[in-house]
Amino acid sequence: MGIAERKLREKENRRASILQAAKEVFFAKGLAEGTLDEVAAAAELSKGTLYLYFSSKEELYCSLLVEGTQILREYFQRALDPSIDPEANLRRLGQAYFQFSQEQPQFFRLMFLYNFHSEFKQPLPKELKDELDCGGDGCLKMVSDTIEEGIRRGHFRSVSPYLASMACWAALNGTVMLAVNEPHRVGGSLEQIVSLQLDAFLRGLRE
Amino acid sequence: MGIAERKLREKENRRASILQAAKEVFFAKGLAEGTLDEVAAAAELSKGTLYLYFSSKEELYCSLLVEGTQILREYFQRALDPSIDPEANLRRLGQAYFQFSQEQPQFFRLMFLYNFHSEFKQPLPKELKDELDCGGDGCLKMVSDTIEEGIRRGHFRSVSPYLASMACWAALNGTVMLAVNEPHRVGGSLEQIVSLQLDAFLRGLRE
Amino acid sequence: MGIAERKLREKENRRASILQAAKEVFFAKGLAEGTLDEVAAAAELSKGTLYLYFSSKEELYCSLLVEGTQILREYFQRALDPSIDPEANLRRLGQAYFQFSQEQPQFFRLMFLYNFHSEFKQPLPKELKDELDCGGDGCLKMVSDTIEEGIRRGHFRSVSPYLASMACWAALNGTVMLAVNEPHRVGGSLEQIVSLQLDAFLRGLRE
Amino acid sequence: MGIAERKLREKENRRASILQAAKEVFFAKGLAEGTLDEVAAAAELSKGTLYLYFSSKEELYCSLLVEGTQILREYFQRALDPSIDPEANLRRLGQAYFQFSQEQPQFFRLMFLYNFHSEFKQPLPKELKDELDCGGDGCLKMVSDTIEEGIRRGHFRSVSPYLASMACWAALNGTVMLAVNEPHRVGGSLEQIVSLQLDAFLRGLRE
DNA sequence: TATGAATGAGGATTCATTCAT
DNA sequence: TATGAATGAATCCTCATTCAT
Repeated sequence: MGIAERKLREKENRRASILQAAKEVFFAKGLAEGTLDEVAAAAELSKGTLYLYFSSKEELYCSLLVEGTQILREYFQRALDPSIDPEANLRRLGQAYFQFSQEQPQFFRLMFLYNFHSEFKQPLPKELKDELDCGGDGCLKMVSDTIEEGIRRGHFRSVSPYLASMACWAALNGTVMLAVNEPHRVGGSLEQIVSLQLDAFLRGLRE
Repeated sequence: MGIAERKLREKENRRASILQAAKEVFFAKGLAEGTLDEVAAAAELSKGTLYLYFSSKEELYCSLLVEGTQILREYFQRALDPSIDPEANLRRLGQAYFQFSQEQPQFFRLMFLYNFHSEFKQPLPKELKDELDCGGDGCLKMVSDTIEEGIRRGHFRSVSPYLASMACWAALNGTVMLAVNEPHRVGGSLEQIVSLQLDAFLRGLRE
Repeated sequence: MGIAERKLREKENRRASILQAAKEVFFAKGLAEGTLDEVAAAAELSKGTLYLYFSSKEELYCSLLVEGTQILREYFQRALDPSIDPEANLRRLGQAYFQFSQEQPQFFRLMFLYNFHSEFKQPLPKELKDELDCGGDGCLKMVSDTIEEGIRRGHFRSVSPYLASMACWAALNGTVMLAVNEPHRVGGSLEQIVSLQLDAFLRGLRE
Repeated sequence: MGIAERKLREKENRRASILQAAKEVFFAKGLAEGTLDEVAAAAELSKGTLYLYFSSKEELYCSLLVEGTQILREYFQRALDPSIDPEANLRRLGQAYFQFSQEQPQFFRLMFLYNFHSEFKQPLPKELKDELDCGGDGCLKMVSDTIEEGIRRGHFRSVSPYLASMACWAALNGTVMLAVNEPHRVGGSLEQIVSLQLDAFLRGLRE
């Protein structure tokens, strides 16, 4: 029993270490430029071994995306506090997203590269695709739910919660993207910009 | 002299037609997936000929970026109207950017893919790099100049024009990017979102 | 003692079930396309276990050939009837061969693929090689013995029994091979062709 | 003009030399075991160059088959002599086939390996497939036409020309295959066997 | 004995780049 | 200047075989 458990654990670890290696490689070079040779070298495994855990380069890459999406969702879930008002929650969600982009900049990049490169050669295995979309939708839903609640409680104007959540998401997105891609332009002011962003947005929602 | 001129003109034309072909190919498939064979075929030239005009695949690709940046700058220049107030101009700049992203979606994509993929194998030739950055800076400067003027004239609060221009740029960026990448999420509402974005932003600047 | 016996029996069974699995795989896909993974899966054993019973893929493959040869020999032995005349026996042998090719088409294919693919990477273990050749020779010998007896008894012309057996064997071989490889060309007429073949051959031998 | 011609000739030559190299390699090792590295080495070309002339390994291989089929057809065409009677022509066809198998043993092997391995991964380009089948059919047709004419002229019994041609073809096929695959069994007697075969067959047809 | 994870040597294919003409 | 044939390094993926447990 102990043996079986240990084996299982080792297998999980191996898988995790491959993902870790892939993260390093694809973070640094993107999907197209990163090679499995490099991943294998980083994982200190033979190339063939990778195929015991992931059936193709693309599946490996996508597994990273899934992981990133899950992490982002956890940031969001930790951010929401049912005991405070929607406005504050919205601000916390914004901050959580900002925090994610700062603490996991590579995941952040990867996930947006994915958006730009959504045309994989072989369509993603359906369950992966679903998991990805659902992850993204899940995050977006937390935002729009919060806005909706704000409207219900009379905190916000009666806008379309969906459109508003998109606008909010997009603005933050653009900002952190800028920070991640062109740090020299943003320098240390990112937090101020985000804050300014959220302020403007909340003010716009209130009245 | 006439001959020399004609030759020069032909050379320019040839260069332009290669760029055009590259545009089609890289627009459709991205940098990594598009091949020089395809570019050559689209340009109805031999592959070798490409190298008479561009020293490498990457340089060809970057030349596209330069072109895109110039086009964007022209959109901005056409948008600015010295006879109207800064607030209106800012709104016009925002609309111009939106317009660019809609009318030139492929350039838009290309330019942002570039941002995500900043690690070219060989560092870009310095003059290309400069031209690119300067193009982007130029656009940004038009925004921050407008904001600065608004502050000078008392239309806007006294914020950092640079930070404010970044925030504005980033918000719009995020929005149009969303529209380009995930059209199914935005549907026909893009214009409303952009408008909402600009409203919120201007309101935030005013008071 | 009972234990040792059971172990031995189990070992034989295991070996047999591997052969059975290999048969399915190599029948369906050929030597080059069939993989040991597939064989192991079909045998519901781990890949490593295969190596406890067969030292290499090729040996496993050859063991199938041996089995096929034995089966063919049994067809031949059942066909010969000492109580009837050589001419009838020869016809029976021909029919037996035809029957084998029809009832065991995959073995038949396998055995002839082997003939075409005689250059194995590692030379076959000598005992396997011998067993194979001896099996084939055994069959051939039954044919030539029958012919010889026919000559002795005055039924046949005085030809070289060996050459005649080769000619007979070859003609039948070509026919059933045709039937196995290009069934669309032969359709339902195979039996007629074989019969025609045997008739012509026997007539040729008689006078 | 001379230049264009020379270039064309060189291109043909190059293609021919690749085919020649492929012939050597696949003759010796079969399709699955022969590698493009070996072909390239034999042709003294880089591997990439092969792809300028043949779009895949399989296409290269098939081109060999086409060539072989054409050669066989030429043997057959040379064999037929309209001025002599069908019986003699049939014998000449048989001899031509025998000759082909002796003078082009490797083509012969290749063409029959193809029969056994007809399941290519990607279906053959249709025109290749047609060319192959048509080549084979063409040969077979020469045989059945000759038999038919023999029947018309009263030389042969009234059998099905198609079935008879199949029987003839198959018998010869089996014999030469035996000779090619197991020369040690046939030794120098091949010609006698073939002759015996043809005799028996013609006698069977006559009455 | 049985396992199955790990290996690593290839193999087919692609493509940016070069160069003789 | 223009060509396009040739290159060869790089890449993904497969699979027979080994070996620690």
